[in-house]
Amino acid sequence: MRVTKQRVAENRERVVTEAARLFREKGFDGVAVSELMAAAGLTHGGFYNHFGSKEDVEAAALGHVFARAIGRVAGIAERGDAAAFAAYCERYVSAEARDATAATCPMVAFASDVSRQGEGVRSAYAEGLADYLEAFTKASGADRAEALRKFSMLVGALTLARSVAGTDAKLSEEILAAARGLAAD
Amino acid sequence: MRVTKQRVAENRERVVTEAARLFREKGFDGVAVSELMAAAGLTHGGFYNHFGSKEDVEAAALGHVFARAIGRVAGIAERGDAAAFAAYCERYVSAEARDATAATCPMVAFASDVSRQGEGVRSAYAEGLADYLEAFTKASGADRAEALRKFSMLVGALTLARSVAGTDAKLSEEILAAARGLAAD
DNA sequence: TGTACATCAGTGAACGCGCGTTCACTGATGTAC
DNA sequence: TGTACATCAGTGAACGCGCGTTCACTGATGTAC
Repeated sequence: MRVTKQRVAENRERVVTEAARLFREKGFDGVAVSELMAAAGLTHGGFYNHFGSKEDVEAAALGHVFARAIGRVAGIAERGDAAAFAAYCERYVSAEARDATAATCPMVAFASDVSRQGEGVRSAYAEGLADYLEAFTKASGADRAEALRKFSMLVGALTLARSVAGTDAKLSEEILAAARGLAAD
Repeated sequence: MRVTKQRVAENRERVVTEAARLFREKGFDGVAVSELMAAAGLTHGGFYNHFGSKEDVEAAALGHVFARAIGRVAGIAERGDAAAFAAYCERYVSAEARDATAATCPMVAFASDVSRQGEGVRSAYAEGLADYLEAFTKASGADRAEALRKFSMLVGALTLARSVAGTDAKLSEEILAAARGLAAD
C-alpha cells in the first residue's frame, strides 16, 4: 500500500531517530535492522526503500546525533556564556549522563566501535568530531590545545565511569567526581 | 589424539594470548571462536575443552591484558621513577600507540564494548581497572583525583585520536599532541 | 618395568539461530489525459 | 474536475551466510595392575 510523500519522509526520519537512540544504547552490532524498523513502527522489508545498507543508516544516525550535539555547544559559543559552558561540562560527567546510555554524546557511545566500521560511518564521525571540537573550543574560551585536553578528559572519564558502572559503583562515581573537579574551571 | 598435560596448558595459554591480541584489534564481536583457535594453531572444535563459552575466553583475555598493564605501571610506582612515569604517559598518547591497535591498553580497546558484555567480562574489567588505577595513582606521585583526571585525559585522547585516524590524520595528531603537552607534567 | 585399558585433547562435520538482504506481492497515491 | 493507469512504500516470507555450540570419533597419554 503506497503512502503519502510526506509520510515517507516522516517514516525515514523516525527510523533515523530510533537508530540514533538504539545504536547509542546497544552499539551498531547490537541492533538488528528489523529491530530498527519495528521501533519506528514498520516492518523490516521496507528498510531498503530508505537506505542502501545497514551502514547507510549508521552513518545517517551518526550525522543526526552529531548535529544536535554541535548545535548545543555552538549555541553556548555564540553567546560566549562561560557559566553555561561550565554547566555543560559538569553535566557531561554527571551520574545522569553516565546512566542515560541511549542519549549520550556520540563520541563516547561509539568510542571504540567507529574505527572498526566502514568508510561511510568513519567519515561521518570524523566530520562530526571536527565540527564539534571547533564549537567546543570556542565555547570554552580557552586555547585550542587546552580545550582538546579538557574534552579528552571528559570523554575518558565518562567512558571509564560507564564501563564499571554496573560492577563497581564507587569507582565509577569517583572517576566522575574527579572529572567534575576540573570541569568547572 | 590425546596430548601431553604440559601441551594442554601451553595450548590454552596460546589461545588466551591470541585472544588478547585479536579482541583488542577487532573487538569481542569481531573475532569468531574458530578464528581464535586457528590463530593458536588449533581447530575450533576443541575450544570447549578449555572454556565454557566465548564469554569465558573474553574474560580470560581481559585478565591477561590487565595483568601486563598493571605490572608495568606497578613497577614504575615501586621505583618511584618520575621520569619513567612521564615517559609512560607520553608513549600512551603517541602515534605508535594509536596505530598499534592489537597491543593497546584494554581501557581504550574495549571502551564502549564492556558495558554491553556479560557479567564475567564486566567484573574482570572492573577488577582490572581498579587495580590499574591504584598503580597509576602511585606511579604519578599526584593525589588520587588528579591522577584520575590525567588518566581519563589519556584514555579520551587516545580513543578520539584513533576514531579519526584513518579519516582525518591531522585532527588525530592534533589531539595526541595536545595530550602530550600535559602528559609530561 | 611392562602391559592393558580408560581417559580426554583435538578433529571436523553438523545443528540451530539470528542477521542482512532479496523478492513477489499489495494497494493507496500520484499523474497523465 | 474526473478517470485510468503506473508507481512505489510497505508487507511478510524466504535465502544465504557466519557464528556459537554440540557431537561422534580418533588415537596418544596417563594410569592401574
